[in-house]
Amino acid sequence: MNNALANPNVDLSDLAIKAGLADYSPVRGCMVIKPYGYAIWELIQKELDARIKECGHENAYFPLFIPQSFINKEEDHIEGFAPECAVVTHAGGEKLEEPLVVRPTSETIIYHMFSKWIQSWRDLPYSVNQWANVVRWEMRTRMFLRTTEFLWQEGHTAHESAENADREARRMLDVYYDFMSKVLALAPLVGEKTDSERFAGAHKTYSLEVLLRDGKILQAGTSHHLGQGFAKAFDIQFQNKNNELEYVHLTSWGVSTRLIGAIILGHQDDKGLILPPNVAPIQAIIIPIYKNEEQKEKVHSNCQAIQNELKVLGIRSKVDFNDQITPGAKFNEWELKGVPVRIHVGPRDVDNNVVEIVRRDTLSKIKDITRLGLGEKINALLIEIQNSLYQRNLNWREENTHEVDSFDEINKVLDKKGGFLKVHWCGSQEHESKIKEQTKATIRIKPFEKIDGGGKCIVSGAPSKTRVFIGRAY
RNA sequence: CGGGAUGUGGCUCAGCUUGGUAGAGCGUCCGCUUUGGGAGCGGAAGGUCGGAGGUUCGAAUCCUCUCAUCCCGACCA
Repeated sequence: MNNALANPNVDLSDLAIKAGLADYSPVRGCMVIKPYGYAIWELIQKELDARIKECGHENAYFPLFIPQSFINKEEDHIEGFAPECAVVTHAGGEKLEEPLVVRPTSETIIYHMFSKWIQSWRDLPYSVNQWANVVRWEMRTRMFLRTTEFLWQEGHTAHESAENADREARRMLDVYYDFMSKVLALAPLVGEKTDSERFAGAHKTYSLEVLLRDGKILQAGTSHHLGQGFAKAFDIQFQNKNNELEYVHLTSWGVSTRLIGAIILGHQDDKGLILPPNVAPIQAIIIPIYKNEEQKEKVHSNCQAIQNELKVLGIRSKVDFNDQITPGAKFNEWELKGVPVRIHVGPRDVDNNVVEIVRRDTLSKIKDITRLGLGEKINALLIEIQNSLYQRNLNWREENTHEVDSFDEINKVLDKKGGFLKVHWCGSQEHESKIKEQTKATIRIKPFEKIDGGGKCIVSGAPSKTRVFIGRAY
């Protein structure tokens, strides 16, 4: 398949608005998430929250406001975040003694509390997760991909040793992969960020990178091994088994409403959204078709019966009773909204005790499906669609990942089809920024396992131990 | 924050050059006929032209400022 859209940059917000996910708001860079879009977020929360709790992490809530001095405590952190902070200077009609930063992320205030709560090796590992909104005053915003305010989940853990912290960061990365592959039907590429792409204040940043239908790449989630930098800045010490004071080793990890952008851009086709069944607010839409009142009554009660049957099996479904528009208009509308399965019920179907089914991902239509056991059939179909969307995204990524060995070829390949390029890189930051300047591609990740060791850096020809993955990202 | 573009009924846009007090299509509402891939006809409602100033007898139109959105850069989940 070729690039799905001629100009996807324009189409994302357009599609999100037309499909009823979101709308612009009167506030710069901020969007309103409408019920259909928020329902997707709620499903994301429900699925991911369960997985996070399965790891033993509990939810808590920390304040929206952070004293400005907190942000300043970790050197790299302030450098990374200060420019994009919204700051409250006045409240209650008076100037505040110390300005309050609207959280861009909560490391500082959470670790301030950690220092009070963690005293002994017996307290470790210590962890907390929060679902919250954060604000980052970005220069340029794009619906779902980069909004001034966004919703996310941020988990924070403290450990006795660097090994344990790194293991936790890697575990949560695996949790994210499991969630994205099974629930969002996305197959992100996973690895470690380079020094220049690392989170402000982190020791190591791990990332999940999704290849979208337009050939561009989206960082869909990150997990950081923070080392002891924040622990030292916030004085989080514990007494170890040898009665000595030590600083903890921290991790933090998060995913945001950007995931909805990943779902849109990762699966869409030219008819609109394609929602993976596991995050589709409506998994099956039932469309009645009739010519007169008598038929209408018969068809409607049949549709209602089907919905009841689906509900018993836990399938999220709805009957489109709207009689102001024709069935054809409804077909298009629900395709735009990405509903995985459509069930058409007309007078002929009622008489023959059958239905017609259309699946959104392939647009294939199957007539005369026997009503007997319909719920199970729909269930099986939803599972098949879910799997096939994942497989499609995985294939897309694999088909669009190429080994490239000459610098000039980078632009040629990326201009034509985008995707990931596997190139040798010697590790020099100077060469990394040369790639960025001349190709607009960035090093997305360094793989965990060395690929094709012993090559030559694509920029300088210097010895390189492994290939890294580069590409153009949002 | 630099460069470019745009902003006119709910939506997409015309009108602006050459100022004279707003128009189309879609949607909405009412009626009838329709309904298996975006229905047809008839009737109706709906806009102080993004906002604020200014020029003018008179501004959607000209000038200044401002806000927002989109595209291209620098920044980022």
